[in-house]
This record gives sequence, structure tokens and C-alpha cells, in this order.
Amino acid sequence: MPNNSVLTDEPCPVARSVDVIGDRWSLLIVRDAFDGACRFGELQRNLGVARNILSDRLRKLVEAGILDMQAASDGTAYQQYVLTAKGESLFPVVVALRQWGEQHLFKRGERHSVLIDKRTGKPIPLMKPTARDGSGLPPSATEVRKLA
Amino acid sequence: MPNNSVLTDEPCPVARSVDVIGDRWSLLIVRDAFDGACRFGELQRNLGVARNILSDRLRKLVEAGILDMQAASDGTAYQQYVLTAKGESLFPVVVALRQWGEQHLFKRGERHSVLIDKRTGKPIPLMKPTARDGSGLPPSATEVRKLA
DNA sequence: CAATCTGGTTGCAAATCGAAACTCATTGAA
DNA sequence: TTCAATGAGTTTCGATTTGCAACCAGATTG
Repeated sequence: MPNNSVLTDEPCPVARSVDVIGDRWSLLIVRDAFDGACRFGELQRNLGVARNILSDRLRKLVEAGILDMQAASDGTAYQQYVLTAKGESLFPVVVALRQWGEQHLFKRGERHSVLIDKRTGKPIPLMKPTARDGSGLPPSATEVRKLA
Repeated sequence: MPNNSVLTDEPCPVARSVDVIGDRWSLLIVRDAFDGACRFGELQRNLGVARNILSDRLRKLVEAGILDMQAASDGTAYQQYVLTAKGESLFPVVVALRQWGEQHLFKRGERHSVLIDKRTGKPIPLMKPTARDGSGLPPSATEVRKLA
């Protein structure tokens, strides 16, 4: 869905972000990339996405500077897709989506995958917006200042 | 795009979340709702989305329990859409998207809207995943534990 | 009571998606 | 060395979704 962007000149960062990664597959590709998947076929199998769509999304993610296409590190002559710094910085987005899903999209008792802190082996705490002093910021304590 | 969900039985919370709000408009509707927009026409004007699409997305967001449709609070006989608790808890997702966009989708010096802490009047700090002890968690320090 | 606003629905053309077939290079096994 | 199997896409084409405009009914305003 990231196509000839109508939102690219929007002043709202949310709109621009959605324009780049707001479709069914792009974020799932990024999630898999965080999870270590980097080969075309691997992604295709994991996601079950049609090859042409995957091909298109990968190209757009590379164009957007989120993924980088490079020679495979396993010695073969194939390519691999790895997250750039820009792509890595989507981590909070993926984590936020994951945590929201965990809280609201599973029945009680239903199992789901969990993101753990490797060091402790325990699930990572709920991420949320905070003020400078560290106190939690509910939506009502914030406001969007539109550009002058 | 939230349609007859193929991902609803996925064990990955990210996949389920994307299935619910992973299309061009749903998240922008939610963003506008955080911003106080609640009437059909208001949303339509703000977003520039086709009416039938808006109608469809609103219905799905209500079905998903993210928005609630209720009598307008301004005395008229019209309806309004307001975020439920489930919808409100999308706040971190919207903020994460906003912050990513702010950092990576604007040219240097290009103006964009900003989310501010009403109390201080200053932009809110960058949100990021942390360990229990409050230290930052880069992607490499985490791991997805798939369900047994 | 006529004009206008709100909140949609309907019809249709254009764009996008998805499954399968088709390339073509690489790799592994015999 | 040969040759089947796999990897990484591209092409084709029907099905679905989107966007746009027009239409419509009920509420509200003048």
C-alpha cells in the first residue's frame, strides 16, 4: 500500500509513518527482520504472503531506507535483507503494537509469543509515554501542537 | 484492509494488531480521535478519506471495540465516535509512530506538528522499551519466545 | 417550509491484491 | 559433469478493494 504517497507532505508525523509502513505486510516484514529473518524465501514462508507482494514491499522498504539489501552472510551467492539504523529504530513501534495486541487481542488463557529480555529471561515491561520526570502521561495530559 | 481476518488466529500479537489497525486509515482515525475529533464529517474533512471508506473503517473500529458510537454530546441528535479504553490504550502505538516519523521522515528544518506535555508545554521524551531496572533495551537484547 | 448540514449508501472505474505459472541463476547430489 | 531441486524473483490474470461522485433520508436552520 505504500504507493504514490499522498501523505508525504503531511505535517503530521503519524500520517507520514503510516504512509511508509501502514499496510498489512510492511510491519510484519520488519517484525520478522527483528526476529532474524532476512532471506526472501524465509520471509515468504513465515508470512505466507504472495511472492509478488513480498517482492514489492521489500523493494519499497529498501527504497525507504528501512532495509538494506546485501550479499548473504552465509557464504552463498544470494542476497539478504537487513534492518538499517532507520529500520532498527522502528523497534518501539513494533513493541508497542505487540504489547497492545497481547493485552487486547487474546482471550484469557490463550497462548501467544512473548518478547523477553534476554538477560533476565522475563517479559519486558509495558512501554508507555512518560513525562520528563518519568511519570506516566495519559493521552489527556498531552496535546498536539500543530505547526504554526 | 481489516477484512475477513486470516491473521486472527496467529499467535503473534504484532500480526493480530496489524490485522486490526494495519491499514492506511484506521490508525489515522484513532490519531484524530486522540486529538478530539469525533464526528463523521469532522473526520472526513481532516483525513480527506472517501466517505464510504470512512464509514467502513468506523464500523470496523466499533466492531473491534476501539471506538464507541454514542449520542453527540453537543445536544444535537447526531452521533459521535469516542475512544474506548481499548482504543485509548493504543496511545503508545500512536506516539511511537509519531516519534519515528519525527526522527526519520522530515528533512532537517522541516516543520511538523509536535506532541507536547500540557503541564510543561514541552515535547514529550522519546519512548523506548526498557528493562525492569529502567535501562534501555535495544532489539539485540531481546528475543521473541514463541509459544510452546 | 425551503435550504442546508450530517451521516451515510450506491454505482462504477481504477488501482491493488493474491495465486499460480514462468524465468533464470545457484546449489546439491549422483 | 549432469541434472534435479531450490532460491529469488517476475508475469499473468481474475478477484477484491479503493476512490470518486452522485444520491438520499433525516435533522437543523433561516
